Formats: sequence, structure tokens, C-alpha cells
Amino acid sequence: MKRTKIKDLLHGEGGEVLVKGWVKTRRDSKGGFSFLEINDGSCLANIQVVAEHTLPDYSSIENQLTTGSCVSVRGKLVASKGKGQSKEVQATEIRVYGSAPVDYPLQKKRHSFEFLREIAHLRPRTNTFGAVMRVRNRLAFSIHRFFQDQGFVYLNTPIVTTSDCEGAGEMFQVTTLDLSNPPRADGAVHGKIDFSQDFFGEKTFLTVSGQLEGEIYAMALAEIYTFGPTFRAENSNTSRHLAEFWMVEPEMAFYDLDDNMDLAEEFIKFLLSDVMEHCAEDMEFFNKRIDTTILETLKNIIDNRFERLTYTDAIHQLQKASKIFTYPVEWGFALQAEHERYLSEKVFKKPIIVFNYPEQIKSFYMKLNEGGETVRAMDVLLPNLGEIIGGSQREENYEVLLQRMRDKDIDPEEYWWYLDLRKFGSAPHSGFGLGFERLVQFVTGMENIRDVIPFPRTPKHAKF
RNA sequence: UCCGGUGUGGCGCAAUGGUAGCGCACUCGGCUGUUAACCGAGUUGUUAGAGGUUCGAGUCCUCUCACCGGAGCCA
Repeated sequence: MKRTKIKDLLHGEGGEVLVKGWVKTRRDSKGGFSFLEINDGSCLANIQVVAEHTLPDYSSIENQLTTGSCVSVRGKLVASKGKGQSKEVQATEIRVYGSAPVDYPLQKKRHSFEFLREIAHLRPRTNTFGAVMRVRNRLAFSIHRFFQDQGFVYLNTPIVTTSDCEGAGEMFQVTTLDLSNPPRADGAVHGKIDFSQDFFGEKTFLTVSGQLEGEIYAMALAEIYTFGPTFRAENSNTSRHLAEFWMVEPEMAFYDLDDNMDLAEEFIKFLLSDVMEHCAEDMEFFNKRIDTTILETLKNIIDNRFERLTYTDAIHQLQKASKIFTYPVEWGFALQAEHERYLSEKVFKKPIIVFNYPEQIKSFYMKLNEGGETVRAMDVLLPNLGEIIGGSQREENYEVLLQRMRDKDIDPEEYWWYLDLRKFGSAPHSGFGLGFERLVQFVTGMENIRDVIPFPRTPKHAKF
């Protein structure tokens, strides 16, 4: 007999069923039976199993039916005689796959997320992490659907790369050299390490972004997107940063900055409404237990147009604010978290897109506006979260790009292939990057980014 | 990395410088178509580590470690 998932069971017809899952809790009745709450991860809800103590072999398995144990239950799906659930399984046979001794760390009560991080191998069995991972899964799925429906090509960019100055952050070096005795140039004991003897014959790193490679394929397939892991070796200790995280990076030929912003806004709205529709039960849970405003917040975002303002207008808005900021508000300086929050949370009270940033504070590949003071960069800022998307129209003019690289001390030799894209059949194009974990964080209302990825990697932490 | 905070039974938390306690979990007993069940009893601690001040330190001081929050960097 095939196992029925609890998700399907709860809408099922009744009759003979086979359920397999983990015991959340057991309540004994001296009326000669016990209640088992079983969860199999297919949904948030448990199924209640009624276990008569007259079942064959019940006495021999009774002390194995503990919180955390894994069981297989054959029985009949019937209407529940008790309150609190409409259906339950009247067991006719219970088998224990694996019992859980009393030192099972998950108790029938709330645990702190700090504690659960220490037991990352067991935390998926909690309500919260089950719900987070189902939502995360749905978001990943709908990211693909959004782009696939519009004919974008899913592109896999390399994890190991030789570019070491994309400017996105510190990089993890990848090497197979013997670190206790690396080969040295000209044999000197303290000479420079000779990376020509390394696995790839030169210095290599884990990627910080697939954007530049994405642009290559956008210059052939027109519309592509990447969705993969990225790595930053920054010593960032915040609730919004990971050393290993997943990023979505669409890159589109023939898109200008306005098209880019349109796509970003449409993208976010699509993802939010999709998850509200398809993860309704889990989202209700978040709204009840994690953040009581989350459903309202998401709905607001779906229903309202993102406020778009230039960096210059943002500065004006901040300058006329009565609030005293810790960091100076002056044209040419980067917007600080406190500035971004003030704009999205206090002034506009909704997502905002700031665009046309000063040229000096943005990357070399962003398209220079006329006048040369600003570049066509844009950031999507969400209330309570901050930056979720960063993007730009790319510089497609060969000479301008070359000059921008020189101005920012970037060796054009190293990016010869990137420059070639402007030399041979250049085209206006744009793209953006979305931090996947930040999206999951925002949608679920979870406060710490370490709790929306199965196994978080942060400074001094790579366990599991 | 900087600033601030926290570290006490398995988990969540108390404790003016003066005998380390409560809730949950666990064990035993009672009760019940139960719902984070309930009622009664019981077990569980080198108070993160090292040093110092003091008659006396969980509490004050110094250092180390870990974790949390905020900031910077960014997605």
C-alpha cells in the first residue's frame, strides 16, 4: 500500500490509509488509547492518530512512541470525535521505524532560534523551519516560472572564477596547493607563492556574482537569468548577511533602466502573490507566530506601485526631514541604512526604487548618464528589510567603459572578454541581482537570515 | 571589524555582594475523546573559561571564548 501524504489526507475521502511521519507529541488517555500527532513535512498541520491499546503488539512499542520518533501507521481515515481537528486516523497497525530517546532535543514547546541553530540537523522538524523551507521552495519554483514564462533562458554561471576585482566584496580563494609548503617563485623561502602550479594554473576564487558572465549570454540569447550560490568573504556579522547565499540575476539585452525597474517590480509582485496563493497555510502561520503584520505588508506591496525617485530627489527628501541622522546627508555620499529606512518606512511607507546614483559611488560597468555625474543604477528598498535588489543599465559604449575602468583602477587586460562584448555587436542592456535569502526573509517575516537557509555559513561558522 | 548586550539544570528564565530558585521537559502516581492537556510528588547545577577584589562573588574588576542586537560592507 502506498503512503498518503498528510497534506492530501486532510482533504481526503476516508477509508484505508497508510501514514508515515514523525511523532510531534503523544497524549495518553486512560480510556485505553493514546493520541499521536504525526507530521510528515508535506504541510504544517499534523494528523491525529488514535491508537487503541488493544492493537497487536502495542505494549511492546508503547515506550517507543515518543516525541521525535518515526512511525508508519496503517488505519482508517475517519471523522474525528474530538474538537480541534475534523479528521483523524483510527490505527489498525503501528510500526516504529526509529524511536527517539528522552534526550531528543526538541521539546513540545517553543525554542529560541539561537538554540535551534546549534541543532541545524533537527530544526527542520519544527513547525517554523518546515514552513520556512516550504516557502523557500515555492519561491525558488516561482522564480523559475516567472522567467520561463517570459522566455528567459536559465544560465549556469561558474562557481570558480579568476576575476578577483569585481568590486562586489572580498572573495574566498580556491586552491589545491599545500598551504604548509606552497611552491615559491624563484625558489626563495619567502618568495611570492607560485600560483602557476595551482590546479587552474592561476589564482582562483569562489564567485561573488554571475553578472559579468550573464552579460555574455545576454549578448547572444537576449534574455537570461542565473540562480545560483554566491560567496562573500566579508566579515559581516548581521542578520542580513551570509558568506554563502543564493542570488538571482537576470540580464536583458535591449532593456534600458526603466525596463529594468519595471521588470524588478513586476518580479517581486509576482513572487509575493504566488507564495500567498500557494503557501496559504504556512503564511497564516507566519502571520500568527512570527510577524502579525506580514500578510498585510505583502498585500500592500502587491497592490501599490513602487515609489521611484532619483538619488538626487532622495537626498532632497532627507535634507528636509526633521529627523537627525547619524551619517551626513550630502549629494555624493552613499545612502546609509538609516536613510533608506527613513525613506521607505517613514516618507513613502512602501517599497521604493532609488535610481541615478552618483558615478563615484557605483561600479564601473554601470551606464554613465549624460553629463557624466550619475550612472543608471537602481536599488529596490523594502520597508524593514532594506536593499533586496541592486541593478543597473550596463555601459555599452566601448570607449566610455574603458575610461571608467581606468578611473576605478581596474585592469582592462583582465576584462578583455568583457570589453569585447562592446567591441563586437554591442547593445544596450540591463540587469539586476536579487538576494534569495533576503526575499525568503522578507516573505516569512523571519528576523535573522540564518534562519531562512538550511545551513547558514557566516564568519566562524560552517558546521553541518 | 566597531559599538552595545547576554552567558545560571536538557530548554526558557529568576535571584540588593550573604543558604542558587521557578516554568517546561523528564520519572512516579492520579484524572481525562485528549489538543502547548490537567492535578500531585520527585530527579536534575564546578552559575561559559581563567585570574583578581572581598570575611563572603551568579552578582564587582581584568582578560579570553561564545552567542544576540545595531553599524559598516552589501544581496
